[in-house]
Amino acid sequence: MNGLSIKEVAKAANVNKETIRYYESRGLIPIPPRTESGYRIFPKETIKRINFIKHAQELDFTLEEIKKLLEAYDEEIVDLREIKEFTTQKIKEIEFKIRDLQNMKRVLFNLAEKCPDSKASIFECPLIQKFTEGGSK
Amino acid sequence: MNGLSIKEVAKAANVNKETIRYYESRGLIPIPPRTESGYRIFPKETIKRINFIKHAQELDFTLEEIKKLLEAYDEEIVDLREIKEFTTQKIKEIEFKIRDLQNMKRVLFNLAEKCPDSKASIFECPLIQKFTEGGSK
DNA sequence: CTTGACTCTGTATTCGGGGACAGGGTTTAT
DNA sequence: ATAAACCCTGTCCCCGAATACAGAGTCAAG
Repeated sequence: MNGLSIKEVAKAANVNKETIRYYESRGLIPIPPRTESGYRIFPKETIKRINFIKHAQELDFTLEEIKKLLEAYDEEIVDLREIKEFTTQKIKEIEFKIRDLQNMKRVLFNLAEKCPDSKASIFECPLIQKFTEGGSK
Repeated sequence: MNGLSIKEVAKAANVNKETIRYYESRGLIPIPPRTESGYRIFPKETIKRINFIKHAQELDFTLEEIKKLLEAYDEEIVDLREIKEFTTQKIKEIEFKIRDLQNMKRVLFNLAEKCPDSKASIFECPLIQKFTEGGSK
């Protein structure tokens, strides 16, 4: 009644079994109890946890970073200054990335919009050149 | 006088030699001429080209995508509808990503700001829970 | 009691994007 | 003419994040 097989978790969280075992080995999900014969039995929270992981991954958190967040989440008492440090650092990275993406978007947008609509020289789009100026970052 | 060694290019573009050879093998930079003894001689445009690649990489373009952009850049006459398609598609991806990052930033910001400043239960930050709701994406 | 679906462990492979290094040839300075 | 500093090709190794597979054990149905 209580406890899910690895397959049920995999299906519910929309990942495959190997991924779950992999997360276990990386310490991202708690080590689940086993049946007598050695089958893993997962609490249903595991599904939420995997959702969390997948969500954070989409935002370019590495598994290592996600592990940290989850550790904070797990320990009910935690030094929040540490996680605060971590998150504000991550926020900065995100802000950088957003700015870069907005730049890129502008460049692409101009490339798409300003250029003549059919066959023409790409050099009529002076914007592509902006890209080639200066060193990266 | 005209033409740079691989090391000069590497230094100027701030990558290392292997990377340049790798880009050549992937078709990202034109195949350079060689000296009689087989040493590559690069035109100085190669530096700009590598800058372009690095810049685009920071924005999560894959080398394959960058190759496409560069091909458009190389062929002076190109069907711009195709590249327009490509860029508008990419713009959409970027917009998605920006939205996701802004969400993430908000979540992290709240986590960092609203939580008590030192030791406390992380569950006093209800925001971390928002994270675990629903499916990914 | 056998078959099929499921699970286990462990190892290997993939993919992107390079880095490291071996074993050799070349160019430049001394 | 020899050492240092280059360059070449080729192959293997690294990381992150899985995925695949081999070989074995287990469980439920007929």
